[in-house]
Amino acid sequence: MSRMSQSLELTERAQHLLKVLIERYIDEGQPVGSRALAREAGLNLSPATVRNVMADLEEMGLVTSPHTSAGRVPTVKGYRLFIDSLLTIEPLDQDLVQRLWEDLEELEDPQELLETASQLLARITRMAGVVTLPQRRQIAFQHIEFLPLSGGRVLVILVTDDQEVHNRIIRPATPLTPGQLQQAANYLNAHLSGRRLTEIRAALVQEFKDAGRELQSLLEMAQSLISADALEEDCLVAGQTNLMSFAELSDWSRLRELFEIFEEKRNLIHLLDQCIEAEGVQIFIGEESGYQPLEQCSLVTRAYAVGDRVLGVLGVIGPTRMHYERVIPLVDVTARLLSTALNQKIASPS
Amino acid sequence: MSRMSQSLELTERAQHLLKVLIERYIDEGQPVGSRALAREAGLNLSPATVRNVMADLEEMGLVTSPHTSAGRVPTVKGYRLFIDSLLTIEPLDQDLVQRLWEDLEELEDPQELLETASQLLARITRMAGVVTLPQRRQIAFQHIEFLPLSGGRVLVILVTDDQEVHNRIIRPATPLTPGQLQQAANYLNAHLSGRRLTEIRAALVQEFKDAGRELQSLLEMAQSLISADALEEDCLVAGQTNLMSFAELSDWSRLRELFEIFEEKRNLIHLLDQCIEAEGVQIFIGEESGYQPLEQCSLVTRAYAVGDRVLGVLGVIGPTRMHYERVIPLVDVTARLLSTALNQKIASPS
DNA sequence: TTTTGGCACTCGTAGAGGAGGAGTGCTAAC
DNA sequence: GTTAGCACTCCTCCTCTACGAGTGCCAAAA
Repeated sequence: MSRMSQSLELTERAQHLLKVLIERYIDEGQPVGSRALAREAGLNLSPATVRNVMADLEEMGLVTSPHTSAGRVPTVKGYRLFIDSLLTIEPLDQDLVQRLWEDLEELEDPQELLETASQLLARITRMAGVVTLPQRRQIAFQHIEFLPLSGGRVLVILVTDDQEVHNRIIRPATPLTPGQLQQAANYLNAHLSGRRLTEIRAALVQEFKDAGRELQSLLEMAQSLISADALEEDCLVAGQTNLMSFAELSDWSRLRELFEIFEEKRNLIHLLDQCIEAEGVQIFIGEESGYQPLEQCSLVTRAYAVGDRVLGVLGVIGPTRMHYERVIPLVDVTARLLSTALNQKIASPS
Repeated sequence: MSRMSQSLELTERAQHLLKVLIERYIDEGQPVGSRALAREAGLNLSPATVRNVMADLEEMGLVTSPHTSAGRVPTVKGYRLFIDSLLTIEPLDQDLVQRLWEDLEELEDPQELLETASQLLARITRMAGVVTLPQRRQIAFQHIEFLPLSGGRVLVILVTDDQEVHNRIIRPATPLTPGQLQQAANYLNAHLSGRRLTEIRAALVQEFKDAGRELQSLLEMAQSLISADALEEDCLVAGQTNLMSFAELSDWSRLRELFEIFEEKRNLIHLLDQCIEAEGVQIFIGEESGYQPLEQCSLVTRAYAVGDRVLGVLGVIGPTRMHYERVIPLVDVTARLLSTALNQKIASPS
């Protein structure tokens, strides 16, 4: 009985049929029936045989049928198996890689680099591209500047070693003269350069003990740094409208929920942060992400880095029914190219 | 004959009926029939009489019927008349104004101020809120800083008098020492402070003639400023997902087009720029905006300013069928509050 | 033991037909 | 100028049916 195979391993044939079924479903977006699958599989099997295999696959939870008389549709578990062991990755077109590189290389500004990366991902995949901004905790202090404003307020400009400029307006409890500000900036620049923002908070507490009468102003500086550090993480999303083309997302309320996570980015950022530690390409299929609005979507991500410091992740969000064999290498390469580009731009500041 | 009134002016009664019709349509979203209108109008008229008036209104192009046996729906021309002379503006709840002010007042950073303004508009109206960033040409130079990077590149930090920080990485043709950079920055800060960015480009050309040997480095500085100036305008959009709730936008492809103008902001910015010169609240109804994706939408805007300098506009985008009597005063007040808040924060820098 | 053809059955989709209702325009009376 | 009455239009909703795709199961073939 073919039922024997259900318990542990899939036969080679069952695997092949699953693969063909999923490929076909990804292409067509409609449940695959036994007749079509038999024809497509190239194994000279009759639909009846295929039906038996499909029943097995269903019992193993790899496919389901939306209703009695429809074909089969892959489940999350089915996609998982497909991606982990059945997928034949399509090597990326070298022309495309070249073009990607040219688009990224010419940009000097890291911010623009990230924006462009997300846009490229969106444009090429015709889905949504996401890039998280570099995590603050990975980033080191490079330079600080205090600019006096009216009303005793001070504009704090903080340059970090990823060449990003952060700014914040603070209102010190006691007014400070331009001279004092300059002095404080000099001091901080001399002592903190190259240290990570997370270390600095601790370091500043240490300084207080030795600083004596300048404690007052230094306190303000510390505050400003901490608040600059406290800037919550952010991410860039491009091409979200592309997702409106997909029939499986055409459920009105579902789509709305999906778009809301792009607008209220907190959840999205939290999800992407989980991907930052994975090596290589990380994939969340449907409910695996744990977010209900992403039930019908998959997320393909990869971290980007400068040197050995992982800064953030980039990726693609689209329907579970996406062409993984093309998206995975694309995300992979884009993350590498972005890392390389950032390395070139940032590298060792003088 | 009631047909007499068609030629020139609307009778008082016809105006009143038009007003009630549009109010009812805005509330219900469905064509208004003669029976309902007769009941609602409070004029003790029979449906038949109302039908006669409606026929007149239709001939004047103020209403249409989607098909023979439906009620009437306002046209753009009808909305226009309604807004320009029939609308009774609802005074804004003072509590709400107070809360708006509290939300804005506490923010120090102009950027955050603008973001919050658009979010408030979106949240209160349950439509989309938009705010354009201050126009560069309105803005004056305040302070510049050059930070040497590796590879001869230089990070240019430009602080403008709206307390925004712009930064850009440039790569001078000939390498410059930190001393030279400092010198150049000092020079520019001394000479250009307070002048508008648009003037500066011309001023720099003038300086070249006198500068002599420092010409080389000054050239670079000029370039950087111009490119910082060339930063294209931008705008912030909040609550675009709110627009998915409206039945009249539920046409799949229409909604997609609409969302695309939020993503590819150029057209939207261009449209908003047109509103910047109008005094008071400006309204585009449906096709009046000239953008086909906004056919079913209205745009209610008002400029915001610091002192006598108009910096940008803020507004609300929603279905033509919106509660203008509430949206108009809200946009009006929000723009005023934003202006006041910006005035407080920016004012005269020391 | 595996594969296959046959067959009854299920279920979603698409289309036709019909009833009901909302609203209109017109006409004639008030 | 206003109103009641009436015939007419057209949209919406419902039901019913036919159809087709696909299934599961069984018994026969390989």
